[in-house]
Amino acid sequence: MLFDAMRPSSKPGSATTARSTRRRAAPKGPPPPRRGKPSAGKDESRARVRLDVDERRAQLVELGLAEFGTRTYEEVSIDLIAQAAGISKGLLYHYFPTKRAYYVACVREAAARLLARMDVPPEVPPLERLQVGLDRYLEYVRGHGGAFATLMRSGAFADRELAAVVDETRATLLGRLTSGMADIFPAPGMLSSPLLPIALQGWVGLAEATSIAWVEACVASEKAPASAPAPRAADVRDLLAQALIALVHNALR
Amino acid sequence: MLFDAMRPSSKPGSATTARSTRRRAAPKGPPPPRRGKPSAGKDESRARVRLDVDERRAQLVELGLAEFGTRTYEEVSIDLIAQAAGISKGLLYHYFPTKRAYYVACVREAAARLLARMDVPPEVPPLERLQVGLDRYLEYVRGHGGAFATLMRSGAFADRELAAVVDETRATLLGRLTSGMADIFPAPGMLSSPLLPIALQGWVGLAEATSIAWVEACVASEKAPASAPAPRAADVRDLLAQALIALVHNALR
DNA sequence: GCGCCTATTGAACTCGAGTCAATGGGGCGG
DNA sequence: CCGCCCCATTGACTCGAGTTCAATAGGCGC
Repeated sequence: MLFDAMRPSSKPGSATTARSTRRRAAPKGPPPPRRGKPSAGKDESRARVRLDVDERRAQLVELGLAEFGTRTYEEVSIDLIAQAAGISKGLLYHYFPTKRAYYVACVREAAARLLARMDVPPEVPPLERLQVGLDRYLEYVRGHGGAFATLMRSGAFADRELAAVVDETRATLLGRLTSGMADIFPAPGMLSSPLLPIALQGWVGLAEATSIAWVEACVASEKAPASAPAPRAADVRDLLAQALIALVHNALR
Repeated sequence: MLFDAMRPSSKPGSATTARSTRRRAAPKGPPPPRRGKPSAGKDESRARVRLDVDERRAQLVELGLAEFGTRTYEEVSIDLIAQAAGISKGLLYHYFPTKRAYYVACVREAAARLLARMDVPPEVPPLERLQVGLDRYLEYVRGHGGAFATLMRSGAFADRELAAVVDETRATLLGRLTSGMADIFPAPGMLSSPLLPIALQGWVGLAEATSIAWVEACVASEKAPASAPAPRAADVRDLLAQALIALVHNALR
């Protein structure tokens, strides 16, 4: 509702309110001539631009990243996207079967970028890998601020596919951070306690909540330098790394 | 879409497809006679039942708790709610200005119940209070299964008010669990490190993710007893309690 | 028993998601 | 170089869920 003001502003001249009752035109009926001036008038009239499929898709996903990062899922309307992209609403449905599918594609892209940034070369030893990975993670969250929170949480449980994408991202992320760690643990029960996977999933929740709180603190201390100073990224990273070690340690008896 | 089948099934007789173009009837126009048999026919015709405001509100919130706990926010339609409650759609708007407001009211109620259950008497010493509180928490999450996850996460960032309710609930919950704990810590910097609040907020995320993963494990092991057995609630509780202690310890240098 | 207050109703309205037949830009075979 | 076909693109349309509102009726006070 707050964003209604920035909607396409419904051209006052055209018949927006006139609602005709007739059904869809007959399939073979004579083509009705296009209404008024086809390309005259406003500067916003854009010639039909034909793009390659991948190009167009990439453009739309990029736009979606920006829009969904700023507003909520429901606040972003298809019309808004189409207008911002300079295309018709129908074309969006040529690339994505549904609004949710479009959203899922955007989340997928965001997740892929996050994971790409966290790709630490395999020769790095486990503990350092964890630290470097966490640094990259915090860097990303810091840089993308609210977009991260919105993308990963807003409507995360709205459908199965979305939940699957988020879960998979979390699992991959965890794998990146902990690969090779099995060696450095005392391994009494060969890392097979029923508590372990639960503790690990829990730790991901810790990482997300902590990083979001940290970014909020950063923003707050920028706005009001008098308030509590935001902790340094390295401290947050150490907190998370130590918590992971402790959590695994406790989960294995 | 999966739930379309259980919608009010649009009485086939009435003119659902006829779409009139005329505007709303004139304010003082002669009252058109009510359409066909006012109370005859089907057994489902229910006399107008007049309830007290608080009663009706409570009934609707109770129903909302059940519906929103089962399906997603968008999957729950106002028509569905109205039909299930045996009232007209319009009446819902007499009690809640909007669907979101209705949802917020339901989340508020769920949060209140959770917090009520976690109310441990003040004479209980801090550490035991933490343990008992966590037990109650896990009990609640276990008992309300998906409802908890859905209510606390689905569309949690959809609007400011919802986020505020969730944040406030988390803060209160944390307060319940940690009240009196300031005494038992070495308190070098008087508990005032900029990391502390962030670590605490993070821990709440840990608690939520861990408990959700635990419930999932419980459900999975019920369905397939051959798979990994779910850990006991006490173990999860200890894991969370120890994590909280360790997190606070680390945050204070 | 009358009248008012208000819970309750249902139909109309809004507006955004999703559909579809028609269009036309441009690459390619002739 | 021309015309033909493919497919990206369009815009009007349908459909359905949320929201509004004037009218109705239950029951309590007087």
